[in-house]
Amino acid sequence: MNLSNRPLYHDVAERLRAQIFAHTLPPGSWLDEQSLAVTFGISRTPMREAIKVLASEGLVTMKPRRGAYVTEVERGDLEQIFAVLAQLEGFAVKEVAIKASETQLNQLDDLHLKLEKAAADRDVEQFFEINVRFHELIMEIAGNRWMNGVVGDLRKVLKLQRRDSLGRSGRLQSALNEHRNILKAL
Amino acid sequence: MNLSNRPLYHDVAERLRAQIFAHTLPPGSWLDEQSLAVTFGISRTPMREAIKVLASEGLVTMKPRRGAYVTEVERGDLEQIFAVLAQLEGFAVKEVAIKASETQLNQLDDLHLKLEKAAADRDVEQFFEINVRFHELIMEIAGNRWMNGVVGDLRKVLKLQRRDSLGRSGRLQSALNEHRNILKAL
DNA sequence: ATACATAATTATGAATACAATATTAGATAA
DNA sequence: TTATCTAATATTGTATTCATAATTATGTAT
Repeated sequence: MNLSNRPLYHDVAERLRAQIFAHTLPPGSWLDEQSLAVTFGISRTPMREAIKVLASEGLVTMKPRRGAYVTEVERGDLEQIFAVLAQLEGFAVKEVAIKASETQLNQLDDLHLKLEKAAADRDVEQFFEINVRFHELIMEIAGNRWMNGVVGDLRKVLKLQRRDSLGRSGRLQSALNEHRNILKAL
Repeated sequence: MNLSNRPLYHDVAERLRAQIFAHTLPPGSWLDEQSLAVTFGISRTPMREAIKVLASEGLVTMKPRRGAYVTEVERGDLEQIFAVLAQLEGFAVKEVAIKASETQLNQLDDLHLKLEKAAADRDVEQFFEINVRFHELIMEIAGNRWMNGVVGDLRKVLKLQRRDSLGRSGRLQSALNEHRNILKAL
């Protein structure tokens, strides 16, 4: 019956995550185990497991005996998270400089070109998309499994914001500059 | 009946964690939900929740349909984790330099003195103890909630090793030097 | 009318029961 | 004796049931 051999709560967690990112479940909203389980067509047990997964990622905050709520990230949290990410990105770039193969560097260059084009076209959607890929590729080349986990979780929390990091028009340009410097250094 | 109003799986997770650190459950060993639940005097449901908590911390690795196993950290994992921790510690120290009050700096100095003494006395046990407190205090002063979470989890994974980081005699001295430099800079 | 106490309801936390898959043991054939 | 197929067993995954705590609603008294 279950085509994917992954546990049920895994898929449900993914769908729930999507709903949270889409603000179908906005920050601060209460996660009703019962009704969520019904809408997903499962029982409360795996539903609760899925919720706990998101809690461990920081997307959901659990209050004992009072249920689970979509995490509300304060301005201060964002700054803290950005600070941590900046450190790790910096380290990752250093690693890339050491480890990256020629083809990998070309891949980065390629993505950056697409990024410049998206910026020139004012295609914000596209820019976001490629920008994520750029950063993910850096992390992948850096090849630090544990850093990947950490960065992945922190990025997820940032995604709680409707307009994350680059939303503000100014940051878009500075992101480009940043990338240029990175690539120049490599 | 339940004196602490914390959920059951929380306390159980803590006890299970202790067993793993004590190598009562050595790396690689299988976590039998059933028998663990019995020994803890609870049902499988909160037992599974506790196991998942440790899994999210990286202490336990779950294999679908095959159960949970105490994580085995390879040499490469250790290096990766140390690299990440080094970055974040470095950042934390910079933050401390900016934020720390006079009394906090004195606290750090105080700990460092105790550390020097423990080293002189060849009191490894004491040295470990104080060393942990030293690093925890730095993180606390840095005051980055999210970094704290990340660093805490990674340190837990390191503790899977019986003799973590400073076990090798050489590293003990270099740790001291590191601390001296940190304090000098502050 | 409002505040407080108590009862009814609802939701979370935990235990038990059930289903499905993986592992192991045993039997049979080469 | 060894390999393979099948049956038995054990274990994970999911659903259901039960217990307990929290919230809401209702009623009474001031």
